[in-house]
Amino acid sequence: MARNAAKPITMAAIAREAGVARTTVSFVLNGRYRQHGISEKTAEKILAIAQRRNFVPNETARSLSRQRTGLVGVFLPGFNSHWGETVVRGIRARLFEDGDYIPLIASQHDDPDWEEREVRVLLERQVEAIVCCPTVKSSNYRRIVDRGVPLVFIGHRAQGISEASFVAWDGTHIAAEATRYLMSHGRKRIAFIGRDESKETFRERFNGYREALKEGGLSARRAWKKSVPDYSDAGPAIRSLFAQKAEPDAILCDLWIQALAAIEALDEIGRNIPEDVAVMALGDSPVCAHGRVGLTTVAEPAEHLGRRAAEIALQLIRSPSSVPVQELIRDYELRSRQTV
Amino acid sequence: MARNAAKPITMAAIAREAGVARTTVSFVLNGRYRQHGISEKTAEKILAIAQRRNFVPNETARSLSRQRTGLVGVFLPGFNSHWGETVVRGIRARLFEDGDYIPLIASQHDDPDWEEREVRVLLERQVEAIVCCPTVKSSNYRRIVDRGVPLVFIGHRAQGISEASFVAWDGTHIAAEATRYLMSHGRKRIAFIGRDESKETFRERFNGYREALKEGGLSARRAWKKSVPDYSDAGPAIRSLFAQKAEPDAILCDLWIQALAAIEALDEIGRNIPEDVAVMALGDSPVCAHGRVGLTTVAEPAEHLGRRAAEIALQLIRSPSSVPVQELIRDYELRSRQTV
DNA sequence: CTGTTAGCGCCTTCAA
DNA sequence: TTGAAGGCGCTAACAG
Repeated sequence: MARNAAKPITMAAIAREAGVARTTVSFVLNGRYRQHGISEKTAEKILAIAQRRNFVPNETARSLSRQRTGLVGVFLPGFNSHWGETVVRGIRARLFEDGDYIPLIASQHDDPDWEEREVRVLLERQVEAIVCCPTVKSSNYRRIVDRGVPLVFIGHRAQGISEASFVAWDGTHIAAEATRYLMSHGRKRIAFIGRDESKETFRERFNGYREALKEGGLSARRAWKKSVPDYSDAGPAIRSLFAQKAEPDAILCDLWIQALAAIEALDEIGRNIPEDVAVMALGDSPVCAHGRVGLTTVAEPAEHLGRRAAEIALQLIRSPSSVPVQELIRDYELRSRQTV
Repeated sequence: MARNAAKPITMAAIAREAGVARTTVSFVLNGRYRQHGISEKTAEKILAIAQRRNFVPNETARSLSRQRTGLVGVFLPGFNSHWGETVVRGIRARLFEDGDYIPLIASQHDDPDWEEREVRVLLERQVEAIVCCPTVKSSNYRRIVDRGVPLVFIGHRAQGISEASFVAWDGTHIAAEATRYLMSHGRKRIAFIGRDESKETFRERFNGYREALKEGGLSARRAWKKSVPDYSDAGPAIRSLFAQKAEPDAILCDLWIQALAAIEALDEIGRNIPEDVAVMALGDSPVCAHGRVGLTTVAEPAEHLGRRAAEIALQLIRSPSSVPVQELIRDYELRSRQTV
């Protein structure tokens, strides 16, 4: 059982015990004592005491004094996806390398009060920058920017905010690549399923798909473009696609989770994959690799995006006045499995 | 672009602007001004200024002054599982309700240096309690306890640390329940696959399985107990199980991810599920529900575990001297799908 | 080589 | 009803 916390030892106490000034202790414990000409002997004595008394520097006090907390706010939706975890891993790893910063992770949420509170908390805790998903409410976005806290969007570029930094996966490019892949496998009637037609991300990806089709001498039929807001239920969209006389011979999904739902729906209506119809998704997760599923995907380098976002955040912290950093990542990995 | 942060306004500045003392501002902004007999008028004036100047309290300063940070350290492996996310959601939700605390999330890691650093960071940031997985290295466990920081293990009870608080899913109970379920479906030759035979969690669950078998007049054959350290590859274990003359007619897996791998392996060696052999797992994830998989599971109330862990952490913060809280959660949800 | 002094922004006791 | 003063633990400019 936790024994009652004896009050943790402070630098002042160490100074007293060693018979030196607090400054000396501070310099020694921060390893900068040589530059201040403190004798090895004194240093050793201080280090010994610190060790013996199990000294742990109080980062709260240090933050207050230095006027910097070493905190980078991370604000992602729910954290419920493989994507989110992977991004966070990248951010954490990058900050870790830097040594001076750690992530303070908040979670976006449908409830506006929740989201507002999370932003308030990040601000009160004096995060030095924030990495967040463009799904953040614009009022919250403003609160961050107004405070002068550097902000980096991750995953997609933010809609209608041209002056913000971001690191995004190049939707147009990867949708085009996926479409080309399908065409190269002989598919000619390719449908596109995305989440929300009104979103910029949908449009970007749809455009990539359309351009690639055009390149290949095909064209995008309106009837083969579907948006599925409740992405776990692609059933209706699939059924309506296959109620048409000209059935698609391939389906390109915006999200792997939609593709999984599409596969279920296709199984139900008795279409064979990939013989009758190929299925492919933008984005990947371990599920897709399961032998029973074998979904062919274009995988997003999510960890890399996280790393870059962290890097940009650090850069903006160091020079807040610098121009926004906007990066479209075109890398992807085509994971060819059984559905194409 | 972030305009260069004008220095954020402080209480002192507000006091100056309002022509009152800092104390007054503090009382007003913390909503306790009535008890101190401060006039509504003064209060309004102060609130107006704060609003106009976009005042955000500096939680770092507040923490230092109050000698409490409102931080609860959360220390889970990798964060790479559905389980971890769900637990964190529970913790966050519970802390949110309480209002005064937020989680500071660190991540466990195979690399000992990494893990050690994470613990150091949590301690330096003065977290008031830590919720963590029992997989933490014992040296790090000691550092936490020695500092007097209350610790709550989550998921499993810690091995060989009888005096620590924990909230764990009752492995013996749920393994028994799962086994009973399999028996009630006519299965008589049930194999058990777990991750690491040397771990207490394996033993607990195995015991539950064995007891239930005994109850049902069956017995656990040594040859039907397998441990699969690399849990994403159950292939060898499955093949060796099905190389025996007496093939199992059911497989109970410690982890859903093992069960998924087992399904793949069974597909490969041409056994039909569930006709030849049933598959069932302890623990659930959305993947298991996919139509192509349909894995029957016993789902862990992971969010609830998170909530309880947070609750216990808060309680230990409030009365650090209290007896360790040890809770075995027996709840589960049987998700009957197609593999049984 | 070491110590003095003055903060960082907020809270809180005590006095007026 | 308000204000003065000291302190939380650490940093840093400046003397000596």
